Amino acid sequence: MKRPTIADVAQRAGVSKGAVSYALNGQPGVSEATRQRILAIATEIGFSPSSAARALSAATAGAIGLALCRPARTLGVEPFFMALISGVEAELSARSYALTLQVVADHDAEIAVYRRWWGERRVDGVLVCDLRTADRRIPALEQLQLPAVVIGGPGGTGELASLWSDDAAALTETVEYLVALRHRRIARVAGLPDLRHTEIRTDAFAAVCQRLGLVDAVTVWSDYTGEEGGRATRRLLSSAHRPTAVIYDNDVMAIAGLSVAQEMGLTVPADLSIVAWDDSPLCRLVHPPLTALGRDIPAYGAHAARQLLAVVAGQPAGRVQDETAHLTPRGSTAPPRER
Amino acid sequence: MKRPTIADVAQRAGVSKGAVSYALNGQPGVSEATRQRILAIATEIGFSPSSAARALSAATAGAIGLALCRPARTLGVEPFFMALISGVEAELSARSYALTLQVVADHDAEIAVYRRWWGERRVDGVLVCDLRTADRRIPALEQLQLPAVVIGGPGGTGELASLWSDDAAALTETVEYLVALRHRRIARVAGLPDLRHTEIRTDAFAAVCQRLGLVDAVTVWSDYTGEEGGRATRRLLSSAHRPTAVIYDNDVMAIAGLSVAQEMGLTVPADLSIVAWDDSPLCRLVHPPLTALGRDIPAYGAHAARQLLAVVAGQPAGRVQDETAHLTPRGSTAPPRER
DNA sequence: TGGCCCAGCTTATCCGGTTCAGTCAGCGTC
DNA sequence: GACGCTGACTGAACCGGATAAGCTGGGCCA
Repeated sequence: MKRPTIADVAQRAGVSKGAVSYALNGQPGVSEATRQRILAIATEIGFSPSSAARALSAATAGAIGLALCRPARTLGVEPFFMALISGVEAELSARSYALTLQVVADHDAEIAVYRRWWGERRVDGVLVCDLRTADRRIPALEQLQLPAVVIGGPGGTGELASLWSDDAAALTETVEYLVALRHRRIARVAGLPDLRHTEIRTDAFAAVCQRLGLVDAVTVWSDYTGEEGGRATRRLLSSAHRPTAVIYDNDVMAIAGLSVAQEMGLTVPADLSIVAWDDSPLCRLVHPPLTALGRDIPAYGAHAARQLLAVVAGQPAGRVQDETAHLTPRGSTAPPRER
Repeated sequence: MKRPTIADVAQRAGVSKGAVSYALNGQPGVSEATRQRILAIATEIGFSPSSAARALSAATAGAIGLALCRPARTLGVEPFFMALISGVEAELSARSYALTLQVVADHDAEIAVYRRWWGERRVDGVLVCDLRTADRRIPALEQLQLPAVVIGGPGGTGELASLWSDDAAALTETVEYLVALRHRRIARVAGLPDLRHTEIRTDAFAAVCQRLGLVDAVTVWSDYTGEEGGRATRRLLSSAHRPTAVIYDNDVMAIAGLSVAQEMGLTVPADLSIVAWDDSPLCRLVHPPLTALGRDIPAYGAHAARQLLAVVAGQPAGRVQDETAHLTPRGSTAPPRER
């Protein structure tokens, strides 16, 4: 089956290639009657313009890039990225933009990918995930002048556009809620320490605990995997002054923490309250269902995609705060048992 | 920052564009000395050929497509796809191929995407997931003559290349293992009934149960979501003659089933044994950890990608069986409690 | 009636590669 | 010394669109 080109449409319609191009792109230069005739013929023979040819002459790739820099094993387990991608996709496909995905090992590889994409003109812009403190990708992208939206912040994103959620507020709300339940010994199992949002949450946690006089508050570090989350929990629960509530930086670690607690003979929530960040369906699967900090991740992705398309279109880089995560109390939180 | 083109390299090297093209692509027509000089200059100024220009003249997109036809909410939760993607990616990026991803609502939309990709010459080939019985995508792809590898089967893939895992053997092994533990009432919570591999598993389940004389064997239908999996489990466990072992068609449903059992006061594995298909880290997170049927999904994806690249290169469509899933016994299976 | 304008086209050029048909120097050969 | 041959390269066409510039015929006005 031969792929129809603009020349085929032109020949059928008895006009020149130029006329067809004007007609299909809504440009002036053809009469309405001719435009309709050309459109009808294009639809009839199933013509779609070659993305390569269009990219070459219009200097726009019609695609945006997303490089994921996490080891394959965490990538798969965390629902976050797939949810984000599906939101990004929804926005892009509505505009016939493609999403180009690449999994990379580290930031050097990621920067190399950006450089290649830029040289190849393969993408019009990129979405940057997992912002770190002093993130080398930011200056690299600025130097390339590759349109980008950083998903993360606020702060540390240089001149690039960015989109974030107010994690500090969400964390503060969570701690206040636990304190209202009369918890005093609250621990937090944090994600990778050099991620910007981990830092923001850590600062917020320290601030609110100081304000509320929670002297026993403790943060331990993990890496988002269930394995590490479980280990961290085991250490916390083995200490003499074990916490009565734990906040986990993602749902996978929270689920691991729940099963460690059960394995150690503790009852959730009577002996231990658990709060998960990222409210995925997983939180509702386990028993008891987990109290979680959730927000609409696909909408977040869609928002980021819209913002990137605006930057690609030449609009100034915006710094936008998205919806703040809200707490959904479920069975994993309750007042601590009196001891 | 201006993007270097082949003309920039040619000018610096004092040769023509054609010579540079030959040198960079390993074609004969330039002396070894000149080739080295050109390569050095290309590296120095960071030249990467425009994917659009190359696609236009060489008629190859340098990208392959993957359309995911699942609602956003299941997509995110199931680790399968991300694992598959990371494997596909590993293979593609080694060859500087890009992966273009699209999330679609149904098969009609998916076929429309294939048609568009084909017309736009945006991808050189596609990977097809979630094969159904009488799958309309197969004839559509055959008609377009778009290179494709169907992940699923065997059977029902027409003239297209395909890659599958022997689910029948894995299921048979699992049932035999449960019977060896002295289970006689075994249930299976199946995935979407019109998926080809669900059908294969269902047939295999019926066959092995008949062979072993398990008259109480029952299959109930679900949709891979934890919610539905939990509901199906609740129904099974509420019946007068409740099963002593349940096999779930994915890990998410198995986890939901586990928590339903616990919620109903049953002890796993004493009162109920649970086996999950798809061994993701999630299975090790819960308590007790789930006995699961696992295999190397990234390797599966890599295999599919290699196969697709071969088809794109013009090799005949192969039908290949990949590794069979193997059972990893963990804490969720044991002999049934005598009643 | 001639001149001008403008809508509605056509033609030509460009984007940045690949590739084919030449060109030309250098060499061996009879 | 004429000839062919080969290796190393150049020049130009081509891929399929976008788009600037050029052309044309009809309507309007002086």
